[in-house]
Amino acid sequence: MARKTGSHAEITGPAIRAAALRLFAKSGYAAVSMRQIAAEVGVGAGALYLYTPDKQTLLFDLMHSHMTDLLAACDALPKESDPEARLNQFVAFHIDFHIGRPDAVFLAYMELRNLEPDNFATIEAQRRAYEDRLESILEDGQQSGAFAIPDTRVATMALIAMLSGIHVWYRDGGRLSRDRIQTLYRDLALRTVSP
Amino acid sequence: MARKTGSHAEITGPAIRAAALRLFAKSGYAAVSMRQIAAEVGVGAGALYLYTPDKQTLLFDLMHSHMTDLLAACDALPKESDPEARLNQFVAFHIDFHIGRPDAVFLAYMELRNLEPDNFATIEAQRRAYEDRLESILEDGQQSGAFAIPDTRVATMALIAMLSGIHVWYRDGGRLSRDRIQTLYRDLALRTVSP
DNA sequence: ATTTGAAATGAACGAGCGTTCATATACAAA
DNA sequence: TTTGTATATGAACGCTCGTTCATTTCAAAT
Repeated sequence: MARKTGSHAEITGPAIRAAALRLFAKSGYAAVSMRQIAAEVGVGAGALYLYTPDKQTLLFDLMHSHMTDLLAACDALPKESDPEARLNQFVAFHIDFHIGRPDAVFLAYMELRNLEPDNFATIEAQRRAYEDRLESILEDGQQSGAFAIPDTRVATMALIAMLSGIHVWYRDGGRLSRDRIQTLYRDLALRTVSP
Repeated sequence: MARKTGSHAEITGPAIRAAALRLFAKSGYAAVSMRQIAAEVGVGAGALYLYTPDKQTLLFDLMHSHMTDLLAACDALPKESDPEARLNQFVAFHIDFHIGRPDAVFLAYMELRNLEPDNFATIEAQRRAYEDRLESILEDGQQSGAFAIPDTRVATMALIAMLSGIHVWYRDGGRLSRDRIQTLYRDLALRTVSP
C-alpha cells in the first residue's frame, strides 16, 4: 500500500502539527520521536517529511505561529486610553488567550532551550515584544500618576509570571470559572500597581 | 587503563551529580546522554553506574534532594508571629534560596514531566508542601484581619509564580542587586494581600 | 611486600533515533 | 479513460542511546 484513500495534504498537514503540539507539550521535544508523531497521525514516519523539512523546524513553526498569533491578537484589542482600563484589558486578554491554548503555551515556555540559535532569537524577540506591550501600559500609568510602581521592568516580569503561572494549576471544569479567575487576577494586578 | 590515579568515590560521586545537574538544566533531561555527563566528569560512561542505578534515578535524586533542602531550610526559619513579618520572611527566603541554586530550580520546575509516576508523585507532594507553607501564612493573616484576600489558594499560586519567575530574568551582576530585588518583591507581595 | 576490594575501563548489546529514497497507489484533470 | 502529480509507504542508512560486564588498575590494609 502506498497512498491512502481519502488522503489530502490539507488534512494531514494540520494533523501532524496538532499531534506534534500535543506530544511535545506532554513529553518534551527531545523525548518525542518522529515515529511517535507519525503513529499518532496514522501515517508512516517518512510522510512527515512532506510537511516539514525536519523535526527542529516543526518545533519552531509551532512556537513561532503561537507567538505570532499572540502578538496579533494583542494588537487587535480595542484601544483604551485609561491605563487602568488598559491593564484590566491586558489581564483579561492574557488569561483568555492562554487558557484556550494550554499546549502551545507550554511549548513556548518550556522548549526555548531546544531551539537552535537563530530560531531561539526569533522567538525570544517575540516574547520580549509581548512583555513590552505590558510594560508600556505600566509606564504610561506611572507617568500619568495612575500607577505608583518602583520599578516598571520588575513589575512587568512579576505580572507576566503571575499570569502565566495560571497554566500550572488551571484545569477546565475546576473549582474556578474563567470569569472568576479573570476577576481575581485583575484585582491582583491592580493592587500591585496602585498608588 | 582501568582505575585512574587519584580517583575516589567521594570525589567522583558529587562530580557526577554536579555535571548532571548543570547539563540537565542547560539542555533538558531527555536531550542529555549519559556519555555527555561522563565526559564532563572525565570518566567513561560505564563508571556512572557505580553511583546511580540508572539515568532516571539520577534525575530524581537531584530533584528530590533539592526539594528536601528547600523544605528543611524553610522550616528552619526563625518563627515570626505577625503574618506580615512572616510573609516578608518567606519572600526574602524564597528569593535567597532560589537565586543561589538556579540549576536546581530549573530542574525542579522543568523536568517534572520526565519523572516516572512514582517519582513524580513524590516531588509533586513536596512542591505542594512548600506551597502550603505560604498558604498557611496567607490564611492566618486573612483570619487575623492583617490581610484581605479574596481567594487564598489563588493568591498563593500567584505569589509563588511571581517569585519563581525571577529565575527567568535574573543574572548575577545584573542591573538589580539581590537586596533590591528582595525589597521590590516584598513590596509586591504585601500589596497583593493588604486590606 | 603482599593481598584485597574499590574504582574505572572500553567493548559490546539491542533498540531506537532522524532522515532519505525508490517505489506504489489514489486522485484530479484531460 | 488515460495521464500526471500529489500523497504515502517501508526499508534502509549511519548514529547514538542506556546499560552491562569481564577485565584491569589503583590505593589502602596487613
